[in-house]
Amino acid sequence: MSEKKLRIGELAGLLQVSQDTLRFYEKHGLLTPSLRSQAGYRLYSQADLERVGFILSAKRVGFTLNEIHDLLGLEVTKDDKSCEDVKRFVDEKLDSLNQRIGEMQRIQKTLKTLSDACCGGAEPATHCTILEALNAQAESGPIPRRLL
Amino acid sequence: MSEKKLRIGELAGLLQVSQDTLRFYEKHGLLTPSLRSQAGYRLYSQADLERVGFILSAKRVGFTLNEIHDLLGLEVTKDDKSCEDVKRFVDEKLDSLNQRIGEMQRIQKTLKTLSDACCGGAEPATHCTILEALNAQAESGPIPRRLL
DNA sequence: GTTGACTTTGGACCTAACTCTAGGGTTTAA
DNA sequence: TTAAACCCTAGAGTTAGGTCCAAAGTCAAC
Repeated sequence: MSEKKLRIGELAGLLQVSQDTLRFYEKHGLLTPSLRSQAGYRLYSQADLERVGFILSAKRVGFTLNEIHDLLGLEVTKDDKSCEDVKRFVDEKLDSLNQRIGEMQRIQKTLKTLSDACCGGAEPATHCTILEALNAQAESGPIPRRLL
Repeated sequence: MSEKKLRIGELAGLLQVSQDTLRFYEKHGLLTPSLRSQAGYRLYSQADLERVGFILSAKRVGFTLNEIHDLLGLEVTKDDKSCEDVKRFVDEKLDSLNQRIGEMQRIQKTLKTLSDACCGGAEPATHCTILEALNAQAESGPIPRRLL
């Protein structure tokens, strides 16, 4: 028995996106359903589903569709040169990802400071805005202090 | 002696954004320079600079300008009700931030797998695309496996 | 054998976040 | 005192990433 195929509505329902979005991704080369029915209906495989899952995660963490397109297109061949290229590209993405994770953690800390400071007890605390919370934190940040 | 004020070009240069972007943020209520010169030139203070820094970080990690506007507007007053509201709002943002950090780490791991697998040695390894790298990883992911 | 829920295409439309242009005033260094 | 480099406003244009619509074909159930 062959794998269960999903029609566009089912896939869209599972992943909480619109059918238009899936067709939009297809038009832009991010995802082509592995099969069409005789009537021309798109039929998506499990692999297709995982691919869309990846697209959606990557998008949520800030990759553009163009970048995702490139990521999905990565494939190492026996050719060492392509291997080099892939590694360079991926490592570059890794760097920017690391940087962004750092920034997120900093903002997370700020929000935590705000949340804790403001509603911990009965009386309002001292640091009460985002910027005060930011200032209340350690000196290292995205803005080089020496420039200030 | 009073604090050194920056003109729009200086601020833009420091933070690597365009002057248009700064004016755009102003028009949308994210940032008003603390002063204007007699000729009408915008003059930005250190606090303004920090504010823009926050806006840019928040943007990089995926907040929209609207969300950032709300974050910047947060202020706890003596009123307990507002305090509640702030906490709820902030905690909500914290949740989504945590989730996104998780997703980023997952993608980071995937890219690392890809980078390691592909160019570690002289010969091409087995896992050579993003999706294969993803599949080579642990079972927990953004797509609930039970639905597949 | 027809009703209703699904699908197709192509193309128009939308929002967020800029980016650019035109036409003009200001500052400063030569 | 004038040329270069800066700044102003208002408004049009652009890009990414969808979203909506119309007209029409398909499929399952009654």
